[in-house]
Amino acid sequence: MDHEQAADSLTELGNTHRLAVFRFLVRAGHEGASVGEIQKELGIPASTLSHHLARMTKVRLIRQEKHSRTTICIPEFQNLERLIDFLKEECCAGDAEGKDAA
Amino acid sequence: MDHEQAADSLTELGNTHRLAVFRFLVRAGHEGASVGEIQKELGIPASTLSHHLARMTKVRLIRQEKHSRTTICIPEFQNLERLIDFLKEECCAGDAEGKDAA
DNA sequence: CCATTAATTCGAGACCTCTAGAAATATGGT
DNA sequence: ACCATATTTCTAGAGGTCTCGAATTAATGG
Repeated sequence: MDHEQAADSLTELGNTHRLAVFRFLVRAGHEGASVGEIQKELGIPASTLSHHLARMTKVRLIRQEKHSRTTICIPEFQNLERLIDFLKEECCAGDAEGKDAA
Repeated sequence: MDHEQAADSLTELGNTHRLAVFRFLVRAGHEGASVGEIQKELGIPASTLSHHLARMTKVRLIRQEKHSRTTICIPEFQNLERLIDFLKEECCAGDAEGKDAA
């Protein structure tokens, strides 16, 4: 994961609603959850929710699969792991020297 | 780290300039770097940089120590680790069941 | 067909962010 | 006191985000 991609993903997770949606989807696991289920759980108006889901899909934090009328949202676990690795590898480089200083 | 704090930190890291600043500071380690050094390295206008640094300080991604004329910026490694732990613990909960499905 | 359900797109208002030059502040040196 | 250095605060414009009701699209069932 490069700098730009990481920044984009971080931006999307940096919104309370989207973070809540993402956490709910992660709890839902690889089966994901439908837009309606997310809405029922989190109480976000449909159009607002759709907007947030579209943004998260664009940066591949989630993917959306359409099954007839319902849209299933599934977290892209690999990309979350890549993001975490980016934060660990790129951002914790200088921490080794002083880990005992806490 | 709670939901709100995590979202706030993620928002701040989700800006290219701020992410670049943060990565530079992490590379600088526990000694940190002065505002001037960051500016020289990244070529961001002083007022813009000051704005970004203030935001990062507010959410405690970094802290600022003033030594006479120069302001030293130091990453808050612990809070970065808390953020990474949040992402791992709160967001990867559902991933265990399907790690072999990739 | 028509109604219902599921979700997206449109449109508009309110608010926030980003940017950066100019002015201000603070400190140290001479 | 004066000047250079280091950084922040002020200000304003441009553009982006968030929100959500209304309208729209799409699919299913009767």
